[in-house]
Amino acid sequence: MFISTSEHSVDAKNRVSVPASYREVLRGDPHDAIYVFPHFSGAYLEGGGELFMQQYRADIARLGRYDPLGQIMEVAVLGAAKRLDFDSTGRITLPKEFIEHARLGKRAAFVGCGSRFEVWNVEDHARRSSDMREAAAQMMQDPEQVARLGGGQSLESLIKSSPSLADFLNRRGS
Amino acid sequence: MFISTSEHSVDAKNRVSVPASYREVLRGDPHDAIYVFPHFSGAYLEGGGELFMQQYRADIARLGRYDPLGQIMEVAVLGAAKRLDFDSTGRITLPKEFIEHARLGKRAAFVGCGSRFEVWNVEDHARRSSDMREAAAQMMQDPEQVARLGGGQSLESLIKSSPSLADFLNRRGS
DNA sequence: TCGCTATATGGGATATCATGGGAAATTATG
DNA sequence: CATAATTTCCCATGATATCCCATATAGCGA
Repeated sequence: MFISTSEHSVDAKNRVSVPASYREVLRGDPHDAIYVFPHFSGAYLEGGGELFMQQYRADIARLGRYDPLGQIMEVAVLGAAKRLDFDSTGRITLPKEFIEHARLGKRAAFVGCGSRFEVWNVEDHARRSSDMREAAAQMMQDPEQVARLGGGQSLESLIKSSPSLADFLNRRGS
Repeated sequence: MFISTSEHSVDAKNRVSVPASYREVLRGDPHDAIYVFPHFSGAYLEGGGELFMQQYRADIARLGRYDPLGQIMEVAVLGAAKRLDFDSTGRITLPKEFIEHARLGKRAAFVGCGSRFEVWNVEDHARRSSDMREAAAQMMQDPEQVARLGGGQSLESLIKSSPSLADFLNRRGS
């Protein structure tokens, strides 16, 4: 699971270190790489490992070749995504288009979102982060939203429906 | 289950011992670590083990990728959380941002909250603790609140509805 | 009362991570 | 095919985090 936020330098060669904790999540993937694409709904990049990309591929494939939504997502996600290989010290090189899309400067913020992560311009992220944290505190005042969130019951429902999942989560920690 | 409160030193390297009774709860987790994040609604840290974090992940994942509440919680919880590994004597190292957020000084208070725990500046905690005890006494005067609490019936309902889940929670001590 | 064991805490040595720069290999271009 | 541009690989370095050992303290049992 990708968690935590950290800032990293983008050097003159457009290289940036991927947080070591993210690389640990990716151990076992067939390629020593991440998949990244400029997100269609904002000035940031979305990325993840093999599983992340396969989830998109499967969602799109399930729609079928002639589904308009599928065609849109093919272009917006699969067409926009690149596999970025790690160098020996755990860095990737960001394509110029990605840097421009996310308005990245000398530093970039990696934000863990569970099954995937986002890459932001640090100022944009700081702004968004404080907005989101304030919104989260607000949400906790609203019983309807609290109920929607589930209060930790979601996992228990999963375990109830599939007891073996509990062992899996325990072992994998992912 | 995380219970009881104890104070521990934060040393020059920002290390702090996690109460032994908490570590015992975490035995069996895939990593010898806790997950902690600066809470969005106050100057304290919230933490727990693998199950604690998976509950957040599952709650957020259930809302789906495009739910605004889910996005808020991704940033406020998953993006803010870090896995803090124990050293051989059961200490963790607190990141500087965490110390600043919770205004921790030379000592920190660990407060058990069942499935999770909180870390507080000792003065803030003392104040809050007496407020909460007073509030609890008040609540018991209100029949509506007393009814909501359930009077100990909740566990019996849980066991009746799903013996295997009850067994899982029992083994995990959470 | 005297150790024994758990736990808690401090400090120095070591390993890992992030990052910069140069050399070699690859690709694009005329 | 030759040259320039770019990318990939490799090594160096400083900062930080991790490991390991030493000591202190408290509870427990003989």
